Amino acid sequence: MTSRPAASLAQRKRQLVADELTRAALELLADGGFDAVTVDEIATAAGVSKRTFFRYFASKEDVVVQFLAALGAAMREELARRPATEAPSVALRHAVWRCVEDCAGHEERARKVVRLVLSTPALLARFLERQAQWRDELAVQLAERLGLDAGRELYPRLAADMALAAFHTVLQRWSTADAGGGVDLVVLTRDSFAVVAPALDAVVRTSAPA
Amino acid sequence: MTSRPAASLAQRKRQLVADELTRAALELLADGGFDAVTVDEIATAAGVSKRTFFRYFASKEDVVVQFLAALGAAMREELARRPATEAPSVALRHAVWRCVEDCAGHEERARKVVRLVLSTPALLARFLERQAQWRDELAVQLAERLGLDAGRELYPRLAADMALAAFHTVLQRWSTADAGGGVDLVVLTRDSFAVVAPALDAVVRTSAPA
DNA sequence: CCCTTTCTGTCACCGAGTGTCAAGGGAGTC
DNA sequence: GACTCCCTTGACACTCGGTGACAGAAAGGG
Repeated sequence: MTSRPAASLAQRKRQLVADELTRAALELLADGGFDAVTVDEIATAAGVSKRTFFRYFASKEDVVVQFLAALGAAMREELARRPATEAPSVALRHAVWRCVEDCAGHEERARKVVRLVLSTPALLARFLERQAQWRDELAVQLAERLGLDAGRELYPRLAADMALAAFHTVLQRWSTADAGGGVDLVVLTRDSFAVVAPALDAVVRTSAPA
Repeated sequence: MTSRPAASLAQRKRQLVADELTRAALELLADGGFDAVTVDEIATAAGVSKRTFFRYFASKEDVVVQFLAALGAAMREELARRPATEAPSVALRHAVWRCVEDCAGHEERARKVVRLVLSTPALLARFLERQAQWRDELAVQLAERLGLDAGRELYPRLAADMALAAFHTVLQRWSTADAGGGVDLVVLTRDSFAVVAPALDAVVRTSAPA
């Protein structure tokens, strides 16, 4: 990982700044709340100017949105990787699981970020917007794997929606639980999908009217 | 309607300003785009100061959001009014229909507003946020009418989601169609619900695992 | 070593949104 | 009618998010 001079020095430098900016932003925002922290403070904490911040992110919200976008990409990628023989509920569970695994190690910080997103109207709105996009992307992939037409069939979109609803529920319960450790992300995910799975695998039979 | 002095003069005055502000805002925003119109211009067009605008609306987005909130309230109200014996798909269709009827007479303006919301990221995000809230509210009412527990059962939430997905599809197709008149809102709504209805009335049987 | 490209900080600027204050106009009281 | 109370409003000043323009520093290529 460290011995790859493929990327130019400038590119690596740029990536470094971006990472530092993201790190500083998430830390400050998660601790202080979205409105209480100014872009100037974030930039200063990362060692750059306010103007430079806006050369990396389109807006203050964008720092968080880009972070979420990465999660979404991982989810879609994981779904594409699952074997086509797997039941939709299982494949979708693994896709969502992928997001959860990304939090491993960051548990405390990740929980703060989730809480931040869910409790900040502006960020929640952006999150839902992202989620709508994920649904469409997941629906397309589901349709492919089942040989359906994503544009006409109801099932792919519905199934993706249910999976995301389960995901959303997981995040809500996780973020509002005590920090202790009584609630485990993995268990939460498994339980939620256990509830959705029957509908997920059954509704396909009722969704394609002639 | 005009002969009711129940509301004080001050209250009627206030309502007048609010209406005029909403009217001016929707007209200007729909024509010029969200970013191209300043709050100052909206306020001036309504004959008040910028400061007063912010005494009626929390933000520039809020003008549109409050407008959408009114639609959502009408929808929930209509669902509550439908007889409990009606199939979910029929009751939900009437609820959504109520929103559509509110556009009657305003056709051109309403279409511009919808296009504005769907094409402006900030507004789309807020709209999705509202929609999520509608889903929860509709889910609660559906649960009541069916004697289910909205917290534990999947069906109410799923059904509300499907109805809103159909609604969303209607708005998308309507707003992107030519202004001429080839596409009718009523027909669009009927067709969309015809597609969702089977799943809507069938999925209830598969969503309540012991 | 020079020249081009890219990145950066500084400065000026606009628009959203807020706190403050003083002025205006109803509504009730004497 | 005069006085008071309360609500609304406009004006002003300010913070912060976000952008355009310019000049300097640093990487990369000849």
